[in-house]
Amino acid sequence: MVNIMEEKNTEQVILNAARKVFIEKGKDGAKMQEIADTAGINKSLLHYYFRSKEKLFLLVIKDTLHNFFPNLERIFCSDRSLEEKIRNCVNSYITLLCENPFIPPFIIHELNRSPEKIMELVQSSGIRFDIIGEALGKDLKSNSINITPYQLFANIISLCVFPIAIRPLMTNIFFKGDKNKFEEFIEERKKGVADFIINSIIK
Amino acid sequence: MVNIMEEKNTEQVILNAARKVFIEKGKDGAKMQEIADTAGINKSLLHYYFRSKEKLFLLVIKDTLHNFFPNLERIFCSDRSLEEKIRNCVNSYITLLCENPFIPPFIIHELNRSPEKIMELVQSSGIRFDIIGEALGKDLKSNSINITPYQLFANIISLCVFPIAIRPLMTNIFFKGDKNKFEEFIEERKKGVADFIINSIIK
DNA sequence: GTCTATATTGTGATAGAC
DNA sequence: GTCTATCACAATATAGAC
Repeated sequence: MVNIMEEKNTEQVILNAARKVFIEKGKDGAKMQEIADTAGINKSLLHYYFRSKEKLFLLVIKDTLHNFFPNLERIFCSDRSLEEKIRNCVNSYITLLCENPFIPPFIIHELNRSPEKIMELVQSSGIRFDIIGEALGKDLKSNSINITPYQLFANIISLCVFPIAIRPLMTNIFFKGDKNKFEEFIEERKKGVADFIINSIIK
Repeated sequence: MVNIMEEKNTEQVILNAARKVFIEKGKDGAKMQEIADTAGINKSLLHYYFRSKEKLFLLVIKDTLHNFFPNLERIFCSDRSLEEKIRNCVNSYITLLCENPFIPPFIIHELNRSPEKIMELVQSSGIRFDIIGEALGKDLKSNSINITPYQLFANIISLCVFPIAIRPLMTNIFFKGDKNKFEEFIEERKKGVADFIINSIIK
């Protein structure tokens, strides 16, 4: 009598609750009790389904990493112009981050807390950063732009991610806590950051 | 018989140990036992001197925030040219961060974990971000540069801080774990980021 | 001031009834 | 599969000897 389309299956409910709690509080700050409460079930069911906190955390962060380094490779290895690639990347990345503003601080924290473990998971996600670097390098050469692909890539990602990572600070010091103003500010950046980068490298 | 120049006074030894452990592991990940071990003293001495983990943490993060938003106000409110201000800021900020690479992820994490608490401490540190914004705004107007001071300030800080905040990721994906290569990369940025910004806003 | 011992509560995990 | 009850141990904090 199991419905394959069943959306409320316990396993998925737990995973969603775990994702929410882990991402907001970090691995150390997250408590199994709170995950159970969020999922609306009993604490021991967590262990029934996922055995341990560690295993549950691994599933959550693996899934997060897979969704977080999205189509970067696809974008930068396409046959569009460098300017189009940059505009496309900035716009889609900032949009993705707006919908998941807790993910950058979460990844940054866990990455620095357990670099080896996280980097292993990043590797296993199959993203080929070296290929992105190569593609960018060709674009820069053929446009006679004098910056290394690493520096440019770091700049693009920094400009997209960092303001979201320090969202509470920006919201407070720039906009006195007005969240709408902050959202406008980020909305502006979807075009503004791309302009900023293009202006800099294309004289 | 108390020597006022005494450097090994227990209170300071504990604070240094606490700073190290809190910054590396975060508030939730830090354990009083580890702080005691790092300080080379007994666990109960922590409570004798600082009463609770919470109080110890507050001292550490307050001190960190005070050192971390350094001379930003001084730099941007000086009477130098906009270009000089930017070069000065980028260079001194990246240098400071290189010496304390764990601080950005630490602040980012705690800021998102307890935004109200951290923002209260930021306020109490007396940094006047609005004054920086005003000064930047004047510079931009008098140079006819078409970007808001908020966007520019966000860009400057993002480019300086973010690569340090994801240091393990950058070290691995760009330089296959070679830390010296990463340090060269950051060293390059002290000039490169300033060039990148200047190029973008000064046609 | 510094230590040992201990209290107290929190937290991950298991056993067993239903 | 889901629950209640419980264990085992970790972690913050205190009491009291020296």
